[in-house]
Formats: sequence, C-alpha cells, structure tokens
Amino acid sequence: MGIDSKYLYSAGAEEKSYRSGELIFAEGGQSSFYFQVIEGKVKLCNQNSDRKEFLQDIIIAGKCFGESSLFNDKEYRMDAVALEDCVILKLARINFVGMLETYPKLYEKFCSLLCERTYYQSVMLHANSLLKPADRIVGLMEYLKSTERDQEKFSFKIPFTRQQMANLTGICVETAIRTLKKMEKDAVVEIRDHKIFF
DNA sequence: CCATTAAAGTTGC
DNA sequence: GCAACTTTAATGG
Repeated sequence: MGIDSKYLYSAGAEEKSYRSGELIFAEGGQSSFYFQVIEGKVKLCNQNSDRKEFLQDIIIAGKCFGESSLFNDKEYRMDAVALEDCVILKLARINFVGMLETYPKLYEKFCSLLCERTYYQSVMLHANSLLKPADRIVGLMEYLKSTERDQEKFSFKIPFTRQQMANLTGICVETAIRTLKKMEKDAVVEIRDHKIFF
C-alpha cells in the first residue's frame, strides 16, 4: 500500500481524474510527481515495437506509482495508462520531499514501499527468465498469492484476465489459455466459471 | 427483464 | 500467431 492519503493532502497533493484509457505519463517523460491511486486501476507498461505491450504492473486503489524515479532525475521507463476511470493523487517532488522531512516516520514507509517494488521486480524478472510458459505463470501467481492471508490451495482468485497475465509474463494469450488448461488438468490451478483459482 | 454490442476467451490452422 | 468462432460482461431500453 501507499502512504496514508491525509499526509499527501496536507502536503498539497491534488486529485486528478482520468478517463479509462487516458495516458497519465509516457515513457521518456520527466518524472516530477508522486502518484497514488484513490479510485480505479492503472497499468504500467511498455509498448513493443510490433505493437504488443509488455505489462510491468497493475496498480490498484491505495497503491502508488511513478515513485521510482523521484530521486534520480531519470526519465520514465514506462507508460502509465488508466485502465478504468480513475481518481489519482499527484504530489510534486519538492512537496513530497518536504513531507518526508516533516514526518520522518514516512521515510520508513517510503523505503518499505520502494523495497516492495524492487522485490516484485526481481521476482518477475526471475519468473520471466524461465523458458516454459507454465513456470512464468506459476511465478506470477505465486507472487500475487504471497501477499494474501489465505494460503489454502485454490483459495486465491487471480485478479487478472488471461490477456493481462500473458502481457505480464511476455507470452501470448493463446499460449496462456492453453497452458492454464494444461495446469488445470495437472491440478495446479482450478478453473471455476472461467475464473482462475490458485 | 431482454436485446445489443463490446470485450474476453477459445480453437483450428 | 492469426483469424474465425463462442462466451461473457456491460450497457441501455
């Protein structure tokens, strides 16, 4: 999760609404804001040269994005696009830094948040370096489920479409579908009412 | 509630 | 991996 929004508001964060599909920032742009989703979902992705997309992450309400380059003056390495109608808090870098200085406790929060992203990226990098599609999908699902309380088998409903899972793991939808069906047969996942349980 | 249509999922090639 | 086909979800009466 991100930072308690009351701190963001008091530091001068502003709410901004985006329509579904609207670009929030683009690859190559300069980063100068901390973003946090209040309502809706945002995708972080790269547009492939052959107009396929690679999905880096999907940011749900309460989570933040764009924070990785707040302190290094680098350009964004991905696009951020609203997946549905969104309300997003934007806080300018200078005010964000001021906020951290006013509330040193938030440094700790911010660090843990950065580390969570680093951890996610290393898990996904490893999973996606595997050759077999099934291993990539399992890697993704294991990470997603690791943040859940309930670790019972087949208790976790995958919150993504097959298309999204494919784009997160760099395989194509058809492969994802065929692989998931095989995994169902092998009792790795359960498919109930078209939804995937892991 | 049903009809329409867009989006997601499926399958053969 | 495309394209044709099927199913589900969303929208509007």
